[in-house]
Amino acid sequence: MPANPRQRRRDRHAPSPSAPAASITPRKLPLTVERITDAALEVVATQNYDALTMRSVAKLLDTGPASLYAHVVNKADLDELIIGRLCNQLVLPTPDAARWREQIADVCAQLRDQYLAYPGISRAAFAMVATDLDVLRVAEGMLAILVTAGIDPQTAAWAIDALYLYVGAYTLEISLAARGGIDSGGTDEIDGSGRAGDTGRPDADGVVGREQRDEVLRRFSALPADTFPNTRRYATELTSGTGHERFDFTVGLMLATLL
Amino acid sequence: MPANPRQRRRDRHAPSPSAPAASITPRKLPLTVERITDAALEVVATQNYDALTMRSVAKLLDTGPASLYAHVVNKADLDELIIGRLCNQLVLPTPDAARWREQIADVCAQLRDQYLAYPGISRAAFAMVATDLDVLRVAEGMLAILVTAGIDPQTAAWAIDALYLYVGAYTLEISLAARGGIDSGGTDEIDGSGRAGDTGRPDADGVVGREQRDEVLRRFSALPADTFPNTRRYATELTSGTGHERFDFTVGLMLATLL
DNA sequence: GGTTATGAACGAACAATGTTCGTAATGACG
DNA sequence: CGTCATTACGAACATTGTTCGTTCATAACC
Repeated sequence: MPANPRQRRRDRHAPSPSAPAASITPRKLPLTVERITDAALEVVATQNYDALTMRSVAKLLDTGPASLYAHVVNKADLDELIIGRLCNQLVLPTPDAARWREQIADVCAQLRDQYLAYPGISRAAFAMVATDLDVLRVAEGMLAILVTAGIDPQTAAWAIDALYLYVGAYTLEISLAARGGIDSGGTDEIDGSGRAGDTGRPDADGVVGREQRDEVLRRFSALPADTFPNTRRYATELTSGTGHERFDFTVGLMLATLL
Repeated sequence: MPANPRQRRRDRHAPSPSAPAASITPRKLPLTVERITDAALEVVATQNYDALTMRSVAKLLDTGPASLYAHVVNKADLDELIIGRLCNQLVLPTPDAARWREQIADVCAQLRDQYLAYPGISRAAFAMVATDLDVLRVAEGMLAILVTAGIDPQTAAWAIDALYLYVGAYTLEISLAARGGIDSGGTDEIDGSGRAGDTGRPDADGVVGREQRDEVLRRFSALPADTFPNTRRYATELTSGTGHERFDFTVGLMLATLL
């Protein structure tokens, strides 16, 4: 009996001291927060974050949008729930002062892969306050790794913030580039969407489609040489970064001088 | 006569070689892309990005939303226009190999301040592809600074990407924290929005309201000590970072090992 | 100068979104 | 068995982006 949804949301940010465990589970298939969260994640996973509407999750649960509001405060609350679920699945290593770099990098990579598995979901991560318990749990884990490594707490706190922001921004950019893509230049409206198998989402490595990269590279090379000399010359470098090289580079950059 | 809006948008990403200068200016006050962009920026500046709707800018121009579509492809196009205008106002220094760090940091700070002057506008920056000419211009400027400093082009390209992403994420977080804020805990719905002068936007230094920081700090200190030991202990460090200390820290982190 | 054609302005409307309201069903409890 | 609180749900409302058809002004042309 989830009581008031608002109360439930508050508890997710600052737990109420008296939290009795869930009682017996009912027999049928009643609407519950877990089922709603699962359905929402399924919508995002099979389509993308833009397709996550109250109606889409309601339809997946064979009901109407109004039924959700008995368990969920609003759409923002649903966003928090799915982000919390995502963060909850991250495995946090027990701090090892000797391997703190790879431990932090690993947590970041986990978060990145979770975000990429649900295209565009980082938008929800940006929109929510950082006091959700599940999000705080991973921050706690990273903080533990850094402070046991002997890093100044202030530095550690700011570094965690920076890393968290970067992971969100990186995955968001990849998801957006994978979907919308380029303006399909050339003549108007001739959208010869021929190639099958191009699902419009990043593959496992977060690589944006090869043809998209080539398209950007072509545009860079076509820029006027007087105002964009470096962009022209280093178009290859600017458009490179397949796989997660760019990601690893930046995380390494941030961890390089932390000690 | 702006021809086709779609053509105009394409030109902003890859200029058409034949671009005749604007002819005589009409006498009255015809709707034009500049006026629409100005109105859009005014809406965002006086309210926030959420208030930027086709109808709001149309109302500011004393017309209806349909009239805008003769000059603007769609809302995404309008987003591109305002981001382009913002980037266009940045002043790019002539590269000085001896002062490359402060030059890069300065450009980032300029971008940050522009974003913060228009709360939430970084959402639009994230949603657009990075081939807009005005955006490319600042990337070109930063690339020039880094390569003249003798930094490997590949490293420079990735660093610029990381910096750009971080600035957007940082400003977006600040704008969101300044607006929505916390769930106004305690009892339901008693929103005693008493304090006047709290406009709900970050002040000049991007400081999120002091009472908000205290609120977060209070929550951190109230966390269970067994599962959140570090968050509790270092709550002060986690919530610190007034002004732009956090921002300067992260940018410095990224620039530290670039050479 | 009169006619015509081209593009902009605009009102109305449509589809989709988040959300709320009133009501019916459903199950717990005395 | 009756009462009542909670959940489920259909219908509706307000707000978004966007399009359609029409009107209108201005420029081009003979």
